[in-house]
Amino acid sequence: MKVTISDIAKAANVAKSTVSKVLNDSPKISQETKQKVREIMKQMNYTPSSIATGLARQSSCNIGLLVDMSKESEFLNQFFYNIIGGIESVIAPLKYELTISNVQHSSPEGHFLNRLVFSKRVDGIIANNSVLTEELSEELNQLEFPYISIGEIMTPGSWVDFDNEAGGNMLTEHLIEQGYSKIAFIGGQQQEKIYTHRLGGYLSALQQADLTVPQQWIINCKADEHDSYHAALELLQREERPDSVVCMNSYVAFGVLQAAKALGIDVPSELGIAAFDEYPLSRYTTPPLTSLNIDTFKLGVSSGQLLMERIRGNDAPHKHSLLEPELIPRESTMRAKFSGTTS
Amino acid sequence: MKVTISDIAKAANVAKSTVSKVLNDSPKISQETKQKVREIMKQMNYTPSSIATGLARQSSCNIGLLVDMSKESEFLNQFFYNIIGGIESVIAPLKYELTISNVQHSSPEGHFLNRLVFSKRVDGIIANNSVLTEELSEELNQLEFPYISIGEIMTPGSWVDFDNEAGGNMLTEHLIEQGYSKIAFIGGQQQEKIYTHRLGGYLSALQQADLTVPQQWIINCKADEHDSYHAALELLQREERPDSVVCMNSYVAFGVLQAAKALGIDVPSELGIAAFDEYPLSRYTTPPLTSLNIDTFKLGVSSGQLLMERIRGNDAPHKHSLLEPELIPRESTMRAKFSGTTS
DNA sequence: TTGTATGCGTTATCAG
DNA sequence: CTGATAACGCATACAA
Repeated sequence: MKVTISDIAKAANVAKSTVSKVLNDSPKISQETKQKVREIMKQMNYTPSSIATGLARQSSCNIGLLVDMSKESEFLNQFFYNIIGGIESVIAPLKYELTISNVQHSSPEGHFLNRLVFSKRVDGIIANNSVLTEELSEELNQLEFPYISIGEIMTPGSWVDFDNEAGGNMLTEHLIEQGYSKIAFIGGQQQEKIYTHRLGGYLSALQQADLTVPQQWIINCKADEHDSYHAALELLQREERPDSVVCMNSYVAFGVLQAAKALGIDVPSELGIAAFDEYPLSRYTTPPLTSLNIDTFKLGVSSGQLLMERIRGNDAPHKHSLLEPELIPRESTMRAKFSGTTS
Repeated sequence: MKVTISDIAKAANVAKSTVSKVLNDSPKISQETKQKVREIMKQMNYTPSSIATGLARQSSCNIGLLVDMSKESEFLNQFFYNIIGGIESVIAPLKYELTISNVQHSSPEGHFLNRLVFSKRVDGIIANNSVLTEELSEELNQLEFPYISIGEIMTPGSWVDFDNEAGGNMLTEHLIEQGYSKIAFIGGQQQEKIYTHRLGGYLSALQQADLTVPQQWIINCKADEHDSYHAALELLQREERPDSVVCMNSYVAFGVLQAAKALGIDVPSELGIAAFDEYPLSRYTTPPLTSLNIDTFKLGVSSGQLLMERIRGNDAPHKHSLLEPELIPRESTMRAKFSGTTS
């Protein structure tokens, strides 16, 4: 049933070591024996055992993707598939496989450090920054174990992320180009780094255009349709109200849209709406939303590449990779076409 | 740096085999030596090498999830994360890990049979029916290699799936209960098994309610918002038009909704809309859609359980598992509340 | 109850 | 160029 290297050696009338060398295409084996051995391997339908190879080589040819499935991460939930695809596309040609591991089983010995790292199941790790705590990344640093964080981390280490600041800039600049000038920002919590970056981009775009907005137009709230609906309802009834808004994500935009509808405010002529995160609603609202698309496949690719670099040469310095988002203009900010009533 | 079983043996002043037995909690080791050895393992921070264990035990404690990332499967794209979570929740306690593998690299030796099965990287496989062709499942059957298909397959083998027929039934029955009787069905292609099942449920519900509908009310088209929009536009302008429609998914429903809006047909009073597939739009349309939710986490759980059964006892007969969907009633079919103008 | 010897399927280090 | 032989880290039959 199962054919090993010894079987091949016997059948080919050579030593196991010779077969091994043929397997690895060693330059010091004659072409004819290579031919002969390969012939027999094909005939006998031989495939080397990855486990035995791993033991001998002291490498699993396996990389681990860590996730915390208990956390219901909207981001991972949406883009997991793409990220995996990206990682896979770079590691597969290098003969590596991808192991997904859930971190939530934090029983003492169920910890991923045991399950994957110490047990040598994987040669490197990719994880998003919510699971890669400062503590963990420092431990991995000490072990000199290769890892990449998806999302910026503050400890010294390699990571990949989207350029949220550039994104905030793009969205805001786009609004300005469309003739909006009284631009609000809705959604997100101040502690979240992603919020800080996005807001930072918004602010710098305003500054560059010499625009100032009241502090009260920057509204922190849970970035879902419910809270943003109420926030927008309040904002849009103030004495001085914005003529446009940058939204933390498409759910927020959805809430703002509902609020505008409830107040009889027309989008985009009276209110422009631009949002981070194309997914999942932007195309399907009325009107469709101008939003920022991110290429999550590329995110996987980058993290895979960086990780493989670290696995190959351990001495490489830590690297970061910032990916540019892409603006998708849609009706919700197309003021030009509907600006008959513009002040 | 790396501590092996020999180091522990030396430090504890026992034989390697004793340490091994402690590791596996063998009943024929005295409590005191167990204590002592464990103590030392903890002190020296020892974790057994999964590769060495695998080689000795002839098992990888690893299961493979096969996907074809080239196919842009809407289903997997949406639910990959949940399915993985489900699988993980059953295999992790059994000390198994999950390896994701992309099938599209169909270079001769990059085939997953080599990469995973023959190379003994995994002890079993889960794959959806689009990658598990008849040919492949038959080959796996011959090899007696454990596998589970996500989605029904016709070759003898184990699979898990949602009960699409029951789903069609539930949606249709719900419409009937709401007082609708002229029920159309939009979206899907006749060759797709999933369509056949969903339509079958719809038809049987009609039959049970002694309702008949014109053959032309069953409309095949690509199940997206564009094609279904045009299909609905045409359907709703016919001499005799339906008072409700069952949609293949939420995109189709979105298209139908647009068409109704364009024609000034009120939903739900003049047209009821019920749809398969909660995700991703159902909650966010106006009005929100009555739809069918599926628990994809459970799908993962089921497939994991079935696979582990097969890995444990190879002689187990093939099993199938049909999961029930859940109806989520929303405004799009709430005729009762809006039925002032009902005929 | 514990220790010894051998095997799991490769790779790698030497001789030849 | 090719062939013994010793790792790799753990499990297991058998002996003590």
